[in-house]
Amino acid sequence: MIGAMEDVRRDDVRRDDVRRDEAVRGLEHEIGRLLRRVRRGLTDRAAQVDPELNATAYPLLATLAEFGPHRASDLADMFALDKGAVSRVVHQLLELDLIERTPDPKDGRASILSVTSKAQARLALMVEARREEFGARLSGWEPEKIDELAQGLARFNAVISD
Amino acid sequence: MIGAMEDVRRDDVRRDDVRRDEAVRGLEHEIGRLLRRVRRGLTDRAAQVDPELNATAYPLLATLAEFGPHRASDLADMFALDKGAVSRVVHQLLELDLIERTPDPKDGRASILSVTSKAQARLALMVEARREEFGARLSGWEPEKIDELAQGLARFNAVISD
DNA sequence: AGTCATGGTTGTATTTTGCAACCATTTAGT
DNA sequence: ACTAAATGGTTGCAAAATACAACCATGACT
Repeated sequence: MIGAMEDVRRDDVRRDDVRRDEAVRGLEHEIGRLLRRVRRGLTDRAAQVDPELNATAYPLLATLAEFGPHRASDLADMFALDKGAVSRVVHQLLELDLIERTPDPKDGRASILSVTSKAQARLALMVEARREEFGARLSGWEPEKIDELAQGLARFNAVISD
Repeated sequence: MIGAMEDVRRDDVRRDDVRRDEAVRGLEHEIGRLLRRVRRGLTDRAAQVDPELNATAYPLLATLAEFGPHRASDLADMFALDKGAVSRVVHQLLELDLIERTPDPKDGRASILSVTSKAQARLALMVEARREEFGARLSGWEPEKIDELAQGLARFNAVISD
């Protein structure tokens, strides 16, 4: 009797697993769409901030803007990029006056990279342009629904991140 | 009187807009995290399918696997990639026996690209490995919640696409 | 002090990309 | 039906991005 009950419970768990797998498949599907879409828009947004910016430099800059000052090696880690490549991109961004570098007081080897006010202004303009572009489309969405989606993604991010 | 009432209503709309802006900012924050994370894992997954696969060829292959056969120019559009670049990647994938090409019956110029059974098997193995990796972490999530997130993303994708 | 790890720069070879020219085929205009 | 323009695809070429390794300076650990 008890054995049969355990079988039923195990079947329930299995069925739940299958449904979860399907749900995850659907989620990955949407993430893929999002990824492709963002990838398409990346070059445009980068150009909007500065015509000289390429598809690698822009995400680095955006990361510094969003998460605050970081070291070059942090960026290399975040993007799984060669530190040599990061070094060159950093020099480009310095040349464009989009980031600035200050010595790390805690570590004589390192420098802290932060966005300049120029970059902040450019990014703000870009965000504003995007907001106007999407404003009409998003107007049908209640802020609560958007929050809900953001929170769901946050949970998902937490789950999949080490 | 009526003028005052309209002012109040307009104020409500403005306040809603501000809240929506904040919500969108939060959403973009999470999307950024997600994309960075996915980007980091991309190379690994590509290598899991085939060691020769680079970070560009894999998304193309995955797209063919998910959305079915497409023409090279479709892929170029989807990824905003130069058609020359796509052409070369396609040849690599053909060489690796991961995709196959058949003439388009509707258009003498075009070819239809589709994944081979070999690629399907490799992709299935990769998905399985990922599922095992995330299985434990996702086990705390009810399938309904995952579906909810996927549907939210789907709506968002629909909103921001063309 | 001595060894090793880490942050960063630079040289070099390889890969990837974008642009343009080109061919074959299809579509549009008249 | 005939020409002109557009589209799918390949290839050559030059510019760019990247990985890899060597290297220097600093810091951490023993």
